[in-house]
Amino acid sequence: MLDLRFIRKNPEFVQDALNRRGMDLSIQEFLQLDEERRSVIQDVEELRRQRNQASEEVARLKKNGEDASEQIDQLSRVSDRIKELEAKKKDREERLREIRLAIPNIPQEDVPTGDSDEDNIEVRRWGELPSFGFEPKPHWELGPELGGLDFERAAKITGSRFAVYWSWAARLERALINFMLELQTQQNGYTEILPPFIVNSESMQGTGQLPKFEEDLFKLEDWDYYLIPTAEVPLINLHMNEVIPEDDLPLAYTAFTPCFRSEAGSYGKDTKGLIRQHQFNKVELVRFTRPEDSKEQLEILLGHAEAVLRELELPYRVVTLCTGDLGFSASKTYDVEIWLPGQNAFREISSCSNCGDFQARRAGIRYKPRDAKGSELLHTLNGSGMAVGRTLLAILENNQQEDGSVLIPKALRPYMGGMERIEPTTGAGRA
RNA sequence: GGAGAGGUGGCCGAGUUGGACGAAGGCGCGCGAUUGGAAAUCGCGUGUGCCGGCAGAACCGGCACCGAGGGUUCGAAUCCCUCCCUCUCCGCCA
Repeated sequence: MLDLRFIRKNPEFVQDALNRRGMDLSIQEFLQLDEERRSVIQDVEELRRQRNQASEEVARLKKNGEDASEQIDQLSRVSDRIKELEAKKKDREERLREIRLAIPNIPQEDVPTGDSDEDNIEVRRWGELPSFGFEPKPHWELGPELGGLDFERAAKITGSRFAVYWSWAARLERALINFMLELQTQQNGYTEILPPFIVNSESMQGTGQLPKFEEDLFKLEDWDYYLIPTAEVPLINLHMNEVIPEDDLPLAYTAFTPCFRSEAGSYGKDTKGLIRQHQFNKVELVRFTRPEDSKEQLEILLGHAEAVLRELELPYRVVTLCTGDLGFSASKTYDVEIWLPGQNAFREISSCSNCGDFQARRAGIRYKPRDAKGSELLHTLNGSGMAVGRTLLAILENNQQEDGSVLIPKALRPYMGGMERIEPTTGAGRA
């Protein structure tokens, strides 16, 4: 959510930012409603001032046992008028709020203008792309062949876009989760959180999923509850309507959670394998910072995300999202893209965003500057560190051997009971 | 799920026969006085949002806010309704 006064004073700037994002939303209506709202407020408050004054008069008359029926009669009419104007004011405010909740964040100046992911800018690459003396397989072949990933039975017990993990795969997923959490908590200073996986609509609005993206969410029937699409939602809303002392900043939280997404509108995309699931695991990173620190903090956050892939020795690249590819709440986003030999392409595995004060304003998250009175909105950042399923699939594809086995990254072996390699026999025992 | 109690300012806590300003009092916090310094004591101050004055800040004026929303009334923290949350007891349950 943007600052009301900011929009009012910089309408061209806001309109331009919306256009850069490729939105055809016009803020004309917004400005009109804002004007009307302020005009009504002035009228209503003037009437209220009169009423307050006259009410005191009535009170005094009654106290002295005098007759006040004339004044009461008059006041009755004033009150009716106030009610009318209140209704108008409420209407304008609601419409204004609706619009404001639907306006995305303003991209930072250094975000490249563009229409789609093709206009994203590559920042850097890390690691060497593996070369194979054979045709590398995609994970949706490797996984089932090694007896670890089972998409058919998942489709039976639930439906499409779900997976059953057997034996080594289940253990590998769990190992990755532990590895990531240990890295972020022990080396990068994050506090581990285990939040609810179900949140209410207020939280969803706080981080920006609602009201615009309801169709992407799973909602519990007859409840104002939703399955979280990312741990960012519960983590950011931990501090909803709170004021945090400056000395406590930056706050850094990490959490492992499953994530649930309806993937509405992505029919036919990534139908094979683990890439796009309705339920997937993710270790999330979130930071609350002072406004003046958030740009630097985004680089730090990105570094923490990258550390995961470096430790696992998986090749990746970092791209800056262009305005057209930027998420609703973000002012700037880096995507980390992992190399997938099975698809001969880089695919997103982490997204690290600076949301500025956009979420803080929606969720009412402020900080108290050390040497100032009052409080100010702080800045929020979030990033994946990492999407676990995609990391697992990247290991399968990058570390596959000609004999059909897969090498387990060294950093992960302690979490796998010392296991060094996944072989077809590793998963033996299941049908 | 059943029965009961309660939600007031940073905190504690008055107010519950509707009418005296954000609302007694205490604590905390800030400034000042006192002191060689400190404690104690005394004095003053101490919320947020919105609208207007202003380019903006400070400041000034106004309006709103006593869990949320609605209602009754000339007027509600105080009365009525709905919802949310907390606590206690019972039941059920991993």
